[in-house]
Amino acid sequence: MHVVVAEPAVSPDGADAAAVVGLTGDPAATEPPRWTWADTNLWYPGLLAAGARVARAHDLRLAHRVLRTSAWTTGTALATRGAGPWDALPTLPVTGRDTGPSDQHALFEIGPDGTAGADDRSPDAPACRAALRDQLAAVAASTRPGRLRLLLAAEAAGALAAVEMHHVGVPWDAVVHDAVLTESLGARPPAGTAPPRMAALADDVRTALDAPNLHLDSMPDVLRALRRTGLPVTSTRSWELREVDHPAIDPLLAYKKLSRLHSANGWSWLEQWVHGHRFRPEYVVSGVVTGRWGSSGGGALQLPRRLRTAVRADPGWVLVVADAAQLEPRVLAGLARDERMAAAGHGQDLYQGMVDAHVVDSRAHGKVGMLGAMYGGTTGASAAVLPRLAKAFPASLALVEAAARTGEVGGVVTTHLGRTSPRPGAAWHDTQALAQTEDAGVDDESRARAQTRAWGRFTRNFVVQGTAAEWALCWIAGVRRDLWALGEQPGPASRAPEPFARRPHLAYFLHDELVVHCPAALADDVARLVQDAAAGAGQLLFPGFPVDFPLSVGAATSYADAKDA
DNA sequence: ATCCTGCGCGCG
DNA sequence: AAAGCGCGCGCAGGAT
Repeated sequence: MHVVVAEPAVSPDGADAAAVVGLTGDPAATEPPRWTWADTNLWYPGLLAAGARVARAHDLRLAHRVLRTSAWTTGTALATRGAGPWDALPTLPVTGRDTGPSDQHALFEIGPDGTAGADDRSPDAPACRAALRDQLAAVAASTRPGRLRLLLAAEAAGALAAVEMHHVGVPWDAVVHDAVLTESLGARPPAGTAPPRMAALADDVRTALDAPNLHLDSMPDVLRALRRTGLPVTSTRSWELREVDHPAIDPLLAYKKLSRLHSANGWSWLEQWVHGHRFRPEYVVSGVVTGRWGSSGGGALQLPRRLRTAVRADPGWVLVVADAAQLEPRVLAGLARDERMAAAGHGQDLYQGMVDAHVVDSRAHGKVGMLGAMYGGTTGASAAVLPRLAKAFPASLALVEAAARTGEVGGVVTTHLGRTSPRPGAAWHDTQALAQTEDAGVDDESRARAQTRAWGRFTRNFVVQGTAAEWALCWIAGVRRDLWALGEQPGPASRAPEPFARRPHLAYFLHDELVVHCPAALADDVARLVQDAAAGAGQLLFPGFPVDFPLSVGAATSYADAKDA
């Protein structure tokens, strides 16, 4: 197999070495090289397949997206010129959806003319060099070069980790998964027919509604049947149905639950997505506006909790599961430099800390209040607690309020490391303009008002969710670096492909939660490492500011058990 | 036959 | 106890 690394990747040993080293801010040659390439998803899978692990990278596509829109690069050449090829780059899948692991190598075969036969959508080496120069210049000329450098390094580290996690996959026990399905749904039915449990529940619903031919999967039909029975429902949402007292409701809710499991993560999911003891989802780095990761294929970020028991370590190995505790309010404390909020979370559960500080009466109130503050809740228990939170934590509350006000007038907000929110689209402005005209009706005005508030809730949440995503990127980067440094381990190899078969490795990531797959003997070391990396991420984002980022960490052979350990 | 949209629900 | 942020996916049913 031929692996092309020099074109169009820009080697740090080549002509742009100074520029690349400049990105790190450390000219000392003791650090590993930072590979610069158009797209990690284009180049890294082939390198990994050849057994080569890359320590650090600069992803031009991801960096471009950040720098084009950041409020801190306004006025730089990169930000002011018209849209170009870097704006048009598609989000490249790591692999073709239906291709086996070997087919991805095709991207890296050298073509008959001696050039990479891959993908002519990818910019060539001169274009990459030019783009790198532009990006470094934009960072240098920006309002906060240090923070942007950190963000770009974190994005690229995330991109490397994401490709590696796709490469190794989530360890999956299909037998356990099948047992969960059989226990809930009954024996696996022939394709195209309903599982026994679902069929029985459907009959119960039809009987209770006196609708012998009702098709349970048709929401309009079900809604009509419910209303015909005199039930005051406007939709078939579970939370609305739960308010209703009628013999049809319990079996209907149970049916919907099972139907969801069957269609989203049933036997066909298992057959489509699990091969060789692995579920190999694709992570889409920065796939969400806020900077969170998205995923594609198999719904990797929506695995139902009840299926976590099917996530099983290989023989002799364990899963170390780490979960950042109250990540978003802690991030908000850092963002707002809110020492009182940080103190409430010092060395303990942050919501309990609020109780101890006599800010709220119960942990539940603290939690629902903070969620309301960060999401823009205006009703219920959440709104009731807000005044007390505003009094106790004025800095934090003022920050999210300011973000909301900015969004309400169509402005942009920026995360701690420099990711800036999108502007509302033309339709938003049209609706606002319409409400200002002479003949605007009450409907137009209320629509505009609702839309105004909605965009305010979006920007309010953007700063918190986006900065939390930045913390998570830094955390992942640290864990990834330190896991690799542990080196190859004695004892049984895992089923993970090289170069990770004998090395502790990241196996799964979910916004504020990480799963590491490692030899059983290493569980304690890894747990400590993951915790140290969390503290390190906190200091990278908020140097010198005393906000803690504690984790709940557990180790077990199954994901489900590790969470409770 | 194929594409698109809204709904509902899984996750954080 | 509730409906405020961000997603992906499968399905049904309408649009093409």
